[in-house]
Amino acid sequence: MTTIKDVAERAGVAPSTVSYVLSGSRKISEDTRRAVQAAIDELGYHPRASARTLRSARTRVLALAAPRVPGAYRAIDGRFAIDVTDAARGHGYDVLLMTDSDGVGGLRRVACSGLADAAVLMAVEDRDPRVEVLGELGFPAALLGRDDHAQLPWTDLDWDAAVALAVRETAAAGHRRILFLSSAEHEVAARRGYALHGLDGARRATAETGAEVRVVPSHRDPDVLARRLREALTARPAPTALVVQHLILLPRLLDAVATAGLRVPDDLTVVLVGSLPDELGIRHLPRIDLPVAEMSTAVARLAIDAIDPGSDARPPSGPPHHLIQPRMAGPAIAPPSLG
Amino acid sequence: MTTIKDVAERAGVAPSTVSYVLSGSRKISEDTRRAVQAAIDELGYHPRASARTLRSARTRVLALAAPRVPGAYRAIDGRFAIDVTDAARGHGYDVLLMTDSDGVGGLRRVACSGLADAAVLMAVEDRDPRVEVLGELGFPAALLGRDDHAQLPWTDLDWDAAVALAVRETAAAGHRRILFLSSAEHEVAARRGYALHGLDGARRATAETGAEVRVVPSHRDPDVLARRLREALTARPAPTALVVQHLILLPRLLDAVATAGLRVPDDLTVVLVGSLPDELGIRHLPRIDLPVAEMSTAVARLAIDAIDPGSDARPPSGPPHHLIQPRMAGPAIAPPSLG
DNA sequence: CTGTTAGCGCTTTCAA
DNA sequence: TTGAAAGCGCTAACAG
Repeated sequence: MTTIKDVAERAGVAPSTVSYVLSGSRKISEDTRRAVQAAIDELGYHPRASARTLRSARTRVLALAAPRVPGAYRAIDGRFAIDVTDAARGHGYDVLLMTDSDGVGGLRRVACSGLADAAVLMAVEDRDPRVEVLGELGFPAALLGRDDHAQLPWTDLDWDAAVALAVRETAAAGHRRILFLSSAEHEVAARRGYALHGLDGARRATAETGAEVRVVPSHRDPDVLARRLREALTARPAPTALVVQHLILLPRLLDAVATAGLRVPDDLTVVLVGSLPDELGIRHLPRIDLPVAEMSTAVARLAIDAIDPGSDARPPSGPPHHLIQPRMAGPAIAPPSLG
Repeated sequence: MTTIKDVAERAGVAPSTVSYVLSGSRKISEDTRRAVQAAIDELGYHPRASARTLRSARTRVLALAAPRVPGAYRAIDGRFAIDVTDAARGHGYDVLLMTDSDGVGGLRRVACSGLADAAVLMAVEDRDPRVEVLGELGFPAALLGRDDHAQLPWTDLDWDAAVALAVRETAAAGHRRILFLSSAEHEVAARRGYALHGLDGARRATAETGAEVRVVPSHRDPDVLARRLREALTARPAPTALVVQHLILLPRLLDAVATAGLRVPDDLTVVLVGSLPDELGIRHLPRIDLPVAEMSTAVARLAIDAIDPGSDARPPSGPPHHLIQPRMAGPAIAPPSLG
């Protein structure tokens, strides 16, 4: 294992000089820096992260707390894990992935043992115990998902605007009877931000467009969802468009549509809200993608900015946030069929 | 920040005694250990990971290298990230997530700077540069996905057995004309293990069952897939069952089936091979789930076991591996309709 | 059974 | 413009 001392010896300088060359925090003569750089290259020297961390009390690591619902899986969680990792690297940070299968223990352990400088929390709930713990430890954090209650920075898609946009565009394509499959009932009951704001957006767009928008709450049980959807689709007069926010059950949903004897988009136009970007299987549907990349960059940024409270006092307006405006993607929304 | 010294002072012992109480690597009198434990609890002491690592040259962290294909997203990658993290915790390890957006640089950095003790590689390719680098650095690693070429431990689903099982069970349900949608052409061309072994399994089962199994290679372009599928489904005599290994485009695939005027499972039985477990949207389809949990546990285990080459010499039989047998899940496979 | 002490690799003050 | 040296928190060899 080659250390800073080896490099110093080879370059004929003191260890501290090597350190200064590396950090750039002191003026070094051109000759010296070249000699040091040469020694570094020849020896293939890499600084030991643990030594730096011990000295500086900075890990340059973010802890990312992903949810882990037993028996269910949300593709979005894994996607964020990967994208946040990418985003953090862009800021010079690595990501330590944690699941909450451990309850709040994992986060506490990571914070207390100095494994990370800040945390990013996914899928934050109303009175999330993870938020409590981090607050009590004074550990910096940022949230992936809007939360106006917790005193923490957050980023999110503007779900209100997103659903409103989807409904508005659908109406603009000529649809007068629109079905909105909202978040599942348990999500609304848990007062999830996306669920509530999505419903608000549907209401707002309904008023604005004058279209008849029927809201059908989704359900975590695929069979219940299929039943509800079928009833709503076969009601007379039948809706000509389906705007979907609850996407976890998408294959089952498409199955229910097909079972109802409807072709997409000939008999029924389907518009997705909050889909995963770059999912090739849904490229054929008009949609509003969840801005995963932008959210990931933002949340990494917010978490890192929360690390050093020294720069200036907390501005009086509370923790910062980053609300992202929706954009339509995919093919144009098909007009209703003339039948 | 409370250190081992603070604890020692409060308990009236030497710092090393506290360390020994913590590690259990020395006999301690019951009185002393109680005093120390009390001091630890009262002060809320947690050992600093960086100090331990600096001392012991062990991080108790695994690096997990996830692929990052620009413009495409595979839900499976995020899922493994989360499950491997859980599995690693079960062995007392944390997981540092890396993407290969950086090429091979991230892995090299993590290995050289001592941020992790071993690596887990996902989606390994034929002559994967990450494997080369780790070999050259002598960094311990294990692979998520079969690879008989690289001299590294791996785990995988037995894809040959899985496809064979799916076809066999489909035939046993009475189907005589079966369509097998294999991996995409570029996956076969890249000699991906799952792609090749899946094809082998289809061939084997065809011979065994005597059913007419038509293999249609999938394609990364959803439009090409849809076209191929449509042609194959409308050929006469029409197949009555569809076994699918290429699942990334599933929504589009179901759309193509519906567009062909076919109902599932009345007109066409659909069987999935390698689906994500706990995906609620596909619960209604017979399938063979990818054993994500078992693979994750196994690969964490293999990586950790590769860390300490001291225990005994490499057994002559090459690196260990863990091949998992497939199991059917979901509803029974529907027999062909009498029409 | 317990204490003393050296040192892991690095950064940074203090001194030149 | 550079060097010497202390010390971050912990473990383990050595010494009682």
